[in-house]
Amino acid sequence: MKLLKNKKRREVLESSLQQARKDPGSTKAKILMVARRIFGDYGFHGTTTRMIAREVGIDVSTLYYHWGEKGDLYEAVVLDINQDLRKKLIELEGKIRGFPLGKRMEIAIDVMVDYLFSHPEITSVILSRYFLKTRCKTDQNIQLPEYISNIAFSMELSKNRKKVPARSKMQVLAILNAIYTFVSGAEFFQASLGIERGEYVSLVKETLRFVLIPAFDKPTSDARGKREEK
Amino acid sequence: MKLLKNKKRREVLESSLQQARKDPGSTKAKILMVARRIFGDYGFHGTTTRMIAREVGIDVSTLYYHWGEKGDLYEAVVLDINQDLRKKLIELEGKIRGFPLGKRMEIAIDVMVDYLFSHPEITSVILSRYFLKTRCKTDQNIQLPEYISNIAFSMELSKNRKKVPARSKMQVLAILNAIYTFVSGAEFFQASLGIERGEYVSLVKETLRFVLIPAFDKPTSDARGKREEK
DNA sequence: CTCCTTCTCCATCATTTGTTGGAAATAATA
DNA sequence: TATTATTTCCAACAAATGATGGAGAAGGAG
Repeated sequence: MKLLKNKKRREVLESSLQQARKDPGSTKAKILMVARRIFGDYGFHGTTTRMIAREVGIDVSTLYYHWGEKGDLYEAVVLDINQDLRKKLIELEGKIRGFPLGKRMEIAIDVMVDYLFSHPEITSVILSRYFLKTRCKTDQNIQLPEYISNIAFSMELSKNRKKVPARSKMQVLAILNAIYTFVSGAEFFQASLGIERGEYVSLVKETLRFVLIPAFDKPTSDARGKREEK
Repeated sequence: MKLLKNKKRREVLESSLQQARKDPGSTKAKILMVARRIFGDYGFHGTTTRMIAREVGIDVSTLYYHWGEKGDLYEAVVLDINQDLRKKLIELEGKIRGFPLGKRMEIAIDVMVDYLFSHPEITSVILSRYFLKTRCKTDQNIQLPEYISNIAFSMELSKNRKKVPARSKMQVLAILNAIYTFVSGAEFFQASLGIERGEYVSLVKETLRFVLIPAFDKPTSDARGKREEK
């Protein structure tokens, strides 16, 4: 019964989301957009429905009319963000096809860092979902999005697209999280390093290339071989 | 005037902290311990003073008696955590002295991952401070702890211990954040990978070694040389 | 114009949350 | 022991917060 209700709720939510994505000018869509940003900035508990409503320029009850409980809106935000990310990654996969792994990573870092910096709420929401508990029963499905596996496959870390070993997923996570933290922490790091935004962004790219590429760009290197068959 | 007040507040806070650290059995210290955990789990806004008090087994007003406002307690937690981390890193520096860089990193990963897994609130608090805003005027000094520079120096990423270039700090941050996310995200990642805790911990270490060491373990490699003088 | 659906706002409620005053208990000091 | 300082709890408050019911607007269909 409870499961049924949950399923129903999910369906309603998905159709709401679809609706919002179809008409980006609608109030529903505007709420979603603002909610993404504010949930990203302040986290679930740091965000109040009134903050979102005020920013959109509507009454809170209108917000509730469109999205139901706060937890539902948050869930919609998470779903929405994952869809965006998925789309972007598919687009990226097309761009890097054919290049050797090192070059592919270079392009991927460049494209993804630019994209995420222009939508910083994506990384913040993902990160805070990874490791902040929520007092309410939002009870989200703790599950890694499927694109993790796709990346692993497209990086040749797995033979089988459907059955990707945990080790490979972890490697992908290491890469993604490195990017995420630099994007979400931009304000903090930038301020404490005392540098401008442009400089920070290019420094992020440089650092990511420096740290991440060597591990994957040496298919014949002893380091990789050793660890792979361990 | 406001600055003076802030300074005063900081002094009071530091002495409170010292007091708590001296007598770990005191109520003050117990509050701090519990506060670390709960702030780590739920973030600043997700944590209520009542949650902390209940867990300690005292009334909220006792909590306020010892630590003042919620924001002050949070600040104490951050300070406390940074002190712990600093101590641990100094200890670590002794252990790795003399080894070549690759080996040093291997040891450092092993030691730090074990330590942080046994105090997961450390990484959570640090991360959520990096990229979550807070609605109140906690107004914390946005500043990277000094041990970032120390690590950079001890990894030979900088000639001068006092003047570490931003590039080197970023590299250290990449390393630390990779570790932090795996520790703080343990519950999430473990569950979605469907593995046991022990397995997860060793997989974290393996992944970190695989991803992080190659970049630093090749002082003569073209990759490093190229990027260094860019 | 009238009916009906969709949407928006105002007013309001019950809880939760941060915070405090003051009474009691406990410990320290004389 | 008497007195004073420290610590703890109870009760309470104001503000903030999640959430709702119902009265109207807006707009299209007949």
